[in-house]
This record gives sequence, C-alpha cells and structure tokens, in this order.
Amino acid sequence: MVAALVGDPARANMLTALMNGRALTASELAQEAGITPQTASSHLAKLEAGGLVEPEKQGRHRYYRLTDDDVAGVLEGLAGLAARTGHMRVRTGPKDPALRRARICYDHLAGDLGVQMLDSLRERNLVKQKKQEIELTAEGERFLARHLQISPDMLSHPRRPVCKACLDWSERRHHLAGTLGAAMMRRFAELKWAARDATPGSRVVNFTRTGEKQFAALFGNGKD
Amino acid sequence: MVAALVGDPARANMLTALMNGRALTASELAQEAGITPQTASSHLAKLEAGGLVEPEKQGRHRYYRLTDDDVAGVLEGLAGLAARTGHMRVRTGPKDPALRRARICYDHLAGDLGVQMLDSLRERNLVKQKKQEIELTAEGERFLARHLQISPDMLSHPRRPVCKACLDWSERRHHLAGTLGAAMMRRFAELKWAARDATPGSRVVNFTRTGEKQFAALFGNGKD
DNA sequence: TTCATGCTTCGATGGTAGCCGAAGCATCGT
DNA sequence: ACGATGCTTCGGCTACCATCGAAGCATGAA
Repeated sequence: MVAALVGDPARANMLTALMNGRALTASELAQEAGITPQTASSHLAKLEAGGLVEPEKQGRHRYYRLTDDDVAGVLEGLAGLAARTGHMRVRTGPKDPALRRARICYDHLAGDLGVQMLDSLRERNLVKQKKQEIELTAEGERFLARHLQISPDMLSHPRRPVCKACLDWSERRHHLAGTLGAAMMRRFAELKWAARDATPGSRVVNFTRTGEKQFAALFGNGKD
Repeated sequence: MVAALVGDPARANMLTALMNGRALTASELAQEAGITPQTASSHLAKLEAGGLVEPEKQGRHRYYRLTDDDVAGVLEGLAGLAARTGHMRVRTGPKDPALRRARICYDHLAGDLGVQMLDSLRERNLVKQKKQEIELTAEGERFLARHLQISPDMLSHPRRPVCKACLDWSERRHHLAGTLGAAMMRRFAELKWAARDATPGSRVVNFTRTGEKQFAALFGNGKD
C-alpha cells in the first residue's frame, strides 16, 4: 500500500526533500531524514518498489527523484490535508507567506501565483479544464508562442501529459502541472522573472520586480 | 502525518468503504475492515483527529463519512498510484484466505464470489449498473423468480434500496448489496448452498460442494 | 594494485501500534 | 425497570518494522 510508504516519518522527509524536483543522492536523503545510510537504503528500496521514486546511477552515486508529477501531486494533496488539521497554524515564521505565494511543486509553479495563473488561462479560454483533465486550446497555443516563446513540440513527452491539474495544498485549488507547467516555470526562470530561493532545500520561488509586473500583465486578475 | 493514517490496512479499508460517499456506522466499518468494534473505535478516533472522517450521532449509532471530497480526491490519487505498479493491497486485515473468497458483508455476499456474482448479473443484462446505482431489469426479475424463487415484492423496503453496489475491499470492485443482495444470500443459505462459518463472530461463508456447482452454473465466469 | 568512498545486505534489537477480551457508558425497546 | 444494542475505554499481548553495527560489493582515485 502506497500510503504506508509515505506514512513513515523518515520516508516522508525524504519525499518532501525531493518535492523541489531535484534529484538527490542516497546519502543526502539519509542526512535529510536524519537516519544512517543503511536505514535510508532500506527505505529507498521500498519507495522504489512502490513506484514513488526512481534511481539513476551515476558513478558511485545513486540519484533518486520522484517518479513523475503524479506522485508530486498526491504528495501535495496529502500535505494539504495535513495542513488543515493544524488549523492554519502553519502561519509561523516569515518564510511561510513566501511559500504560500509562490513555490516549486516538483518542477512547476504552485502557490497563490500558480493558482492565479491557471485561473487566468482558463478564464480567457487558453485552456479548457474538465475535472483533472486540462486541454490547451488553439488560442492557448498562440498565446504561449507569442508571449513566452513556447511551442507545442517542446511539450510532447512519451508518458507525461502536457497539461494536468495539480491540487494546491495552500490554496486548496488547482494549479497547472504537466510538461506545460514545467516549461512555463523554466521560461520564467530564463526570463529572470523569478528564481528559486538560494537557501538549499527551499521550495520558495522569488519573483523579481519586473518579473512580478510581467507576470501580472499576462495572468493578472486585477487584484494586484 | 496524514499518510500514516491511511497507511494502516484496517483504516484504509474503512476509508475505501466510505469512498462511495455514504455514511456508515462504526460497526459496519468494523465489519468492512475485518476487525472488532473496539479496534475500529480506536481507528475511527484517529481518523477523526486527523480530519479525514466526520462523525454524526444518530440515536445509538455513530455514522461516519469522509470529511469532504478533498479527502476523497486524495484517496483516489493514492489508489491511482497504487494501481499503476500493480501494487494493489493484498495486505493483512482479515488474515483468513477463506475470508477473501466468500464472506458476509453486513447481510450479503462479499469477497471473490460476491464480485463474480455481480459481474455475471451485469454481463447478462440482469441488472444495469451506473456508478453506484444498480437497477434490476425485467429479465433480471424473471431470472430471480425462476432460479431462486425471489419475487420483487419480497424486496421492497421503506428505506433500503433493492440493489446497491458495495465496494469490496479485498477485490476493490463492487459486489451486490441492498435487499436483493440480502435476499440472495438468505436463499443460498436456505438452499444449503452455503452457510456462515460455525465459529462465532466469523464472517466466512462456506459453500457446500453442490452449492459451489449450482452457484457456478448460475454465475460462473468460466474460470472455475 | 591498494585505499577510499558510496551504497547495500545481514543480523539483532527495541519501540511502537494494532489487536482483542473485558468492562463501562449511553441509548433504545419493551 | 430491565435487558439488548452500539460504541467506547482500559490493559496486556504480540507482531511488525524501523533502526543501527558490522560486513560485503561496487566504483573511482592514487
């Protein structure tokens, strides 16, 4: 059972460490979880058997990453359920509001801005959403090409969908995942609109001043 | 952590039983999970503390339901991850393999044979199923009258539906509940095709040799 | 080759939590 | 009032599994 895998604290720590999308070595994950390498090895074997993580051998290291963003989505969902038990007490610390506003979910944008972006796309018929299924419209393709230099052929992937709705734990609404979500986040970084926080392991995404403006111009909802 | 709650097999069974949206009493959930009421009570308290289920007091019963469809969504996501690796639950809960094959679920037949029976009914257009709704067809009524001496007027009940799909935890598919499911199980017993196990409290249903044959003749799928 | 690093396997230990029997409340029915 | 039913609490038992030390393989470096 998958939930039992996520249930163990040590494994949960490893998975959250992997939520930022980067691959980490077994020893790094061990340190992250506060356990010895032997124990981590056992855990990672189980996570791999459960299909939650994938190993990649490189020299004498083994890099582990989340299998795909479906896994990331479910983990976000679980975090959301957990957050609500604490009765929003998660308000502690100055880093938290930043995490709510914009963060990395595996490899795409999440948080307030992520939700706002998908809202905007949907509202202007650039995508059509039915439950978890999201489809890019013809207008959407034109929009992406014009404003973000993203072409459809950049998005095709053998096993991963172009668009997918991912449940956002802080907003309790959907944001955009899939190869498009990843490509857009990548473009934001390339355009220097936003960058991942420098502190290692952080999932916070910091927008530059101009980035914030440009983002608002494309996906603004008038409230900002 | 929430995942640990879902991780336990007994609790997971309860939650999947609640996935149809209806509220179930604590004892029904105990039966579904194959555990005693004491144990179930402990589990339900934890699930409630974790915000996954909500109790509703009604007379001397306590009905439990999933808190909201966010919870259901996350559970479905977990099931999706589990399904992908063929990593379905075969874990403990009920320890008895006989319990997997045929058992009582409240008052009707569950387990492998229960699922097989509903499959057969559906396949031969004796019932029509749409999601959790099941409807008896005219052919179905004739079939029941001819082979099991069950007439429609035996099945009417003020508050209970004639047919209902009940999620089978061991098979993770539906079997037949409702007054019809109960009536059929009763008839099987009367015909001495099957009897509940003698050991008190057991939910195992033992089929006789002739019963097994007759059952296969009516609801066989060729595999037996 | 020889040593060092990264990771895995093996074996033993301990803590935790699921489980049930027995008993205790509450509610319902008569 | 009395017993029956549904659910909970308590206490003890047991099984599972995470954990770590030590040893075993790899790979890379010298």
